[in-house]
Amino acid sequence: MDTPERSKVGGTPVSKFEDSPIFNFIDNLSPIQPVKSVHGAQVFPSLSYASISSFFSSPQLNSQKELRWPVRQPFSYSSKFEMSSESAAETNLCPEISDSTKLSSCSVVAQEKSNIACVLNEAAVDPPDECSTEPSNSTQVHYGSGGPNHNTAPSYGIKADLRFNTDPAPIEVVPFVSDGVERREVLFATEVELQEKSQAEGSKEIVEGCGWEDLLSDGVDEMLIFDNSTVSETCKSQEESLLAKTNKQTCLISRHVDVLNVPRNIQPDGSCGPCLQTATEGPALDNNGEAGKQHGVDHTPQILSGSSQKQAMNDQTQKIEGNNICISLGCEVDSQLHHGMRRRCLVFESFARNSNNNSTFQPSVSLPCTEKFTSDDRHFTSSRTGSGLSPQTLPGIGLHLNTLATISKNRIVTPETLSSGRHLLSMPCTISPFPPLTALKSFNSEKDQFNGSEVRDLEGLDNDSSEVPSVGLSEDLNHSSPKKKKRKIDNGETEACKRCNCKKSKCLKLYCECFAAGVYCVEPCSCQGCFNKPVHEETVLATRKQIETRNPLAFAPKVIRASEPVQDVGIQEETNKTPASARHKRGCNCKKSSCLKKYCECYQAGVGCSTSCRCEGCKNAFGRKDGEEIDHLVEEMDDCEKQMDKPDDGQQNAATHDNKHHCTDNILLDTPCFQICSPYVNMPSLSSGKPPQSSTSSIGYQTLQMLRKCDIPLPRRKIDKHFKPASDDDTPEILRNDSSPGTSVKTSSPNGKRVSPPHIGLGMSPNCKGGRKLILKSIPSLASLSSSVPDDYTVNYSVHPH
DNA sequence: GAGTTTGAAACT
DNA sequence: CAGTTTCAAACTC
Repeated sequence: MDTPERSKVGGTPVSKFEDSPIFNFIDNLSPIQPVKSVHGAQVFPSLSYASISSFFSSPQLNSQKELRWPVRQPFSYSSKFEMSSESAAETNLCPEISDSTKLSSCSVVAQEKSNIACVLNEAAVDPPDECSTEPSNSTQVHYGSGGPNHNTAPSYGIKADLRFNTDPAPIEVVPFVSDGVERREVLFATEVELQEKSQAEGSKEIVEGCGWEDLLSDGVDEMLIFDNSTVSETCKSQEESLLAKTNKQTCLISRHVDVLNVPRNIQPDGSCGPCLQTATEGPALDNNGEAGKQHGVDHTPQILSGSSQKQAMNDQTQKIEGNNICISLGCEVDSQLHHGMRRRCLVFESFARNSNNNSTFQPSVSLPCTEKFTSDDRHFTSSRTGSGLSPQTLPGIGLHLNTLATISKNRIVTPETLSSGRHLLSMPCTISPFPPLTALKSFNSEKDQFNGSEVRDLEGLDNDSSEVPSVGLSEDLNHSSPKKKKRKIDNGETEACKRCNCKKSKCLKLYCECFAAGVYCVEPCSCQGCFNKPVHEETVLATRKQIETRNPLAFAPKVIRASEPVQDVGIQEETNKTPASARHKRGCNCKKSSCLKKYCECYQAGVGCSTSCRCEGCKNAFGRKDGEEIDHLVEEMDDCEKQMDKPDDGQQNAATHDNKHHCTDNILLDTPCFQICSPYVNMPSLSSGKPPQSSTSSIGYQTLQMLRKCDIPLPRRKIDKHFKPASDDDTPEILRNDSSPGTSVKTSSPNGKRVSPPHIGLGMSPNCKGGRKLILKSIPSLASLSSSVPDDYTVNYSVHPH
């Protein structure tokens, strides 16, 4: 972290990373300032087409692009278009768009205020020529990937949210919905749908009632989900054409590439496991080529064939529901995160820069949410994915989820939508390892949240012009007192919606949960003298930096979970069988609570105490530090394995089948992978006195349900002790090298418990890869159970490094 | 809702 | 690194 600094932002030091194309690009973008306000809503900084195009067209960028998106497979991109009916009708845009979007995910959304937003899920944006000449009114570029040097890859990180206002025409003129004005939004699911709607149905009908609410609720069917991760090159051209065609309209085009694919643990994948398959991992992620495999595997199912997107969508939906458990899961999580955090996330741009002294860009551990944008466009989140996080590169840890904001624009379909039958596959599986992310809610809660929150988001801009759009959706609506909100969290509702009650810390210390979580304080917070707001960005960044200087891991996830996601899904190593596999990085220091109350961070996180803990009288239900695991689940799991190991012999098999499921349920639920946010997400009400049974997270349960639905066998996992799914590289250097007590998590604990390698992120088992591998191995034994295993599943998991 | 308890964070 | 103080969440009533 000691790198030559040149003041970049607010005097904050910047790292070499600045030299990277990305930052150059960003620099060029700056000063980005709010361009205009519509209906009182602030329009955020924008980039001109020219700048964007030049950026993406630049050799450097291209090189990066290659890195990031080397594999451009046409996969099932669903496109969601929302546009004002007028615009659509006038420009006859719909058909064109649909054409152009065949290969790319593109969503045109009528922005709250009146902009038509096109969300192109690809980093490279080549605006139409006309647009290029246009002054950049509003563009957000969200960068999430590593720098040029960012070898390892995953840079998927680039998430560009580009907003163009191709039409200088007064945006204000466009009647916008937000204020109760009639909404004219058209949601197009596919090109076919576009045409149908724009032409056949007539825009008006479609238009009305197509608000996000509609979209979310009714429109869900119409929505297509894309995998953001990669877009074929061809898509680019198509997208360009699309943009060119749409140039007449005021457009908000945001493309985002999911950055998050941090191969590492931290990633969303981790928890999502298979999330890799979805968009999260960019093909290029790994140099080792493993990514490519995964990619190919992952996306294969998603590939759409030409015109039948609808069909593809259906397929996807099915997959999601049934087969691609992981995918759906990841998406779910991601979406959840987005929901909750989308607006609050801070992008500590300076921090990121600073921290990245290394030419090699490491994905910040914390950047789970690479995609986020805060309302404040100036913030770029650079998610770096890399194999090793050196302490120096830690920078990103913990941080800030601004990209989530962008997501909202993208209208990620939440898990619920999955349940509804229409799911967004595209969601970057970015799960933040952090508590904030951890805030992931149970699906149920998510559902609620999503339904309401998405809408709220849209509205949020209106209300919150000055600050980050602020706030988690639910937060917007929830103006209840902090305590109540807290309670909600306890109930597993949203931790994403953190709120604090700071009085003296000004929300600039780790005492503040919001600050610690890397999010801005929002209205629901009851803090006093709060500086943790976008308006004090520099202060926040500076403070953050200072804190990190003191403790590089200060913003890192406190809980390290098993690094093997998939395994987590039910094939964990023996040591990872239980939540115990996760450990608090620094351990607790409880003396009076016996680690049985939320005072105990370990308990709060739903993890067992470890040797890192200095607690006294530890009775942590998740596992005592003395090694006396209390977790009955372990035993249960063992029993299950025993049963499963028994040779299948007719009746026994049948008899045990249910039992297996039962075991599976337990396993799944208990596994870190499904716990993903368990501790945070769906903490059983701790206050109730019950130990947080992360295992019961709704996510896990639903996932299980999906598995069952697919009849996907859950492989037993006898994993090679030495097996390291993602290879050592997956472990962030920061964790690996960290000699601090906090990183005491060990692969093997003194007490014989095997603890997965340090893995940042809650439950995000980083290595979906590893998980997959494991699963495959175990599959054979379970083959009998999975006779009906979907091809997709097989494909996805059939590839393993070994 | 006020007050107490608790342990992390911050400070010395 | 240990001890102390500060702080805000968790908890209790």
